[in-house]
Amino acid sequence: MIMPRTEKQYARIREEKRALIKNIALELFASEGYYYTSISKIAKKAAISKGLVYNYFKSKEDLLKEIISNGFDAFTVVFDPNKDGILTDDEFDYFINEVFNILRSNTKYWRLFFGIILQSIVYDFVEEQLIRILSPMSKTLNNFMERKNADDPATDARFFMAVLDGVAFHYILDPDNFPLEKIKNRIINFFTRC
Amino acid sequence: MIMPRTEKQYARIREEKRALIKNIALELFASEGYYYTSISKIAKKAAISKGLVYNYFKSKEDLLKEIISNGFDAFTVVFDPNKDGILTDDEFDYFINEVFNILRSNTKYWRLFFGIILQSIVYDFVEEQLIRILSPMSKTLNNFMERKNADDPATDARFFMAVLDGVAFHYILDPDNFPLEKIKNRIINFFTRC
Amino acid sequence: MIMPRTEKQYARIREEKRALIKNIALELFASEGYYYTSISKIAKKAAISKGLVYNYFKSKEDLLKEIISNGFDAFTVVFDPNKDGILTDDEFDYFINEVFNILRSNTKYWRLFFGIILQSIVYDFVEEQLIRILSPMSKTLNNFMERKNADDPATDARFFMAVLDGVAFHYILDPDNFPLEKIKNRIINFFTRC
Amino acid sequence: MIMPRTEKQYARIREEKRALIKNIALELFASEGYYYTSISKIAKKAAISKGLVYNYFKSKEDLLKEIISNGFDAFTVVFDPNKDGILTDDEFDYFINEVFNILRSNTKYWRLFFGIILQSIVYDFVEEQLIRILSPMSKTLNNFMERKNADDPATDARFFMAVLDGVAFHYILDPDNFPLEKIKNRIINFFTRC
DNA sequence: CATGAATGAGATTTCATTCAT
DNA sequence: TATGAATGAAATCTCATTCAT
Repeated sequence: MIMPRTEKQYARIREEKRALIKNIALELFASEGYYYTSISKIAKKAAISKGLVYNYFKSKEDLLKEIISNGFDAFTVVFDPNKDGILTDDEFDYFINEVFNILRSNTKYWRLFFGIILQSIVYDFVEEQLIRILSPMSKTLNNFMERKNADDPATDARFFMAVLDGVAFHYILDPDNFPLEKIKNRIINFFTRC
Repeated sequence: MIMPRTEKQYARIREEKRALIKNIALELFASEGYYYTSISKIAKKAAISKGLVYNYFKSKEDLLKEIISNGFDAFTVVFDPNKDGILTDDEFDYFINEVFNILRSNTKYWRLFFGIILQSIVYDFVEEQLIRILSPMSKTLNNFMERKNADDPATDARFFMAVLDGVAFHYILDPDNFPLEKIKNRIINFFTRC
Repeated sequence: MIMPRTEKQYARIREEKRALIKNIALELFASEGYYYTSISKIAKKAAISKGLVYNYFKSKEDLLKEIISNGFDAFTVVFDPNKDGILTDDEFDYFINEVFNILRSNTKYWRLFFGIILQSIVYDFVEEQLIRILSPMSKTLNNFMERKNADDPATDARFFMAVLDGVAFHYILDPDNFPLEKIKNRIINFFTRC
Repeated sequence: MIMPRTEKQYARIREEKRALIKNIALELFASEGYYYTSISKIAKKAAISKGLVYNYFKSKEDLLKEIISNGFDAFTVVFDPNKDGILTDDEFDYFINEVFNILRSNTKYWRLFFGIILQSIVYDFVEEQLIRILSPMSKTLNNFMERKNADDPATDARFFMAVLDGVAFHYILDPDNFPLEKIKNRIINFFTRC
């Protein structure tokens, strides 16, 4: 008895191929740089034809966009995980720890990621992503600082984000020597004291 | 009988043209990205021929390297200005203030500078520069933290650099809204307390 | 549903295009010189795009190398055809006759071939080929001369090769007036006389 | 008392500069190839400016032509030195010896020389030179063979030239291993025996 | 859905030659 | 006569993308 599953199966195959291409592209973009990674190289490593890549992604830039978008998402899931807009001390700790776990998991990728979002050539697209991510994050952080009775919660929130980025930046540039644990503690102490 | 230009005249022409090319290249590298800025584009904007660029710089990469190297130098000048390896509290204040003065003086430039050094293909070269600049800076900062009786001066020094970069980064991305003065105070208080 | 070409079809296309490009390149290299023949010119004459040439040959130099290598091969086929390392008198005669048959069959080609291999920049590569071709040939010729009881077989072998090349060279430069048969006889008499 | 020699002195200086440039160009053309030797490189090695080269030679090609023309002359001086149209046995010996002395004196140059004259792009120019050199040489050689009571002097003359070129060719391709003396003897024996 | 030959636009780079000084 | 900055044309090569099959 043959079940009419072909439709669904095709869809699954499609999704798997897309994921395959994205993973390989990510790896190559990260290790060799976006510009120096040709579609040819991606196709060869994925053991498919060049043409097929275009069957799944409109263009090379399109492929990049999807990868970056996925990258941003990695952070949203670990910030205020229950999405109630309120950051507990535990959630604050969890977020900081997870941020660095994420960075550690693929340093090269995040280095690329940071580099790309600063190139204003892709800025129009990146800007949407930044606003999408940062504006709720900012609101929640303000609220967190208020609850800490900070004199100037808005400045503290802003300062926190800057510190986090700076530390993240230094960490991905030199992951082996960076005293990550000690610095994580300093951040947590500084921003959650009283 | 018409005499050729003197050596001095030639030297001046060379220096001026080099500067012109570097300035325009920086602007374009920063706004459009290194790879997407062609030598053609640089030449056109500088109103010279493509070929002339190669009279002054061995290659496109060479041009980039010199630009980056110059950028790094700007900071060394204001750090421990008497170069005695000892950072007084005043010098520490001065450094922090000057860093942001430098950044404010040409926000666009520094946005581009950061963007460029993050493009990973450049990384090998950037690493050399980082070591060149950061290792004496780091030593002096360690010494500064020790004199502050810090529990863990090395970590504090590192943390300081990360914080400074993060704040600088956020500042140049949004100089108009960033509460710079307040945050400068937070940094100074945090690292010079006791 | 349209199927992609089979592997065999692709292989045939590749082989035909490669041959086309090689033939046209040879003609141009020979008549205008290697350096003065641009890939553009080759592509135009072959009625294909510049880019396609690079689909088939890694570089201009690569194209040249393959052409030269093929030329050398033509001679190995007729030398000691059974490849037993022993040259009988008949095989010796056969070789000399075939060399000139090959040359006569496409005088223009061989004139060009000689022209190319003498261009000095090509020399390093030609040297490899010469060693590849000449060293077994030389061994077999030495052996041949020894069996002729020559006083100095190595020198005779070398002399023979030089004479053959000189005659071949003069022949292809002026095939219509060159007294080929008479000179072939002189060579055979000189080198196979007891 | 100042003598009015300036005119003549200038002429001498001019001639010396021309010779300097030609010698350096020859050296570079021979060692690096005509195409890969830039006017810049020649000027630098001659310690003069690029512009000055054009003061002495109309173009790079012009410089080459003069060098090549000088090359042809090298052979005419050693062939039938008294220019009486009659080649004695001693003159025949002398010619063969001198040819190889000349070749040995600058192997690279002669390799270049052979390579260049075979490129049809310079052929028009070279052809004149060849006719100028070869046609009296050929006549004199025929006469020489006749006096040797050769059965077919014309063929012998032609064969001789071919052999000489073949040996010269092999010699310049591998000057270090080529058994030149032995082969010179073989040529002399073969062509001057009774 | 899959292939890879083919295109074409553009990138970097080199260099003979000119020209103001 | 002498300089070297400047030009401009052309060369090699790369690659995202298309398309016939």
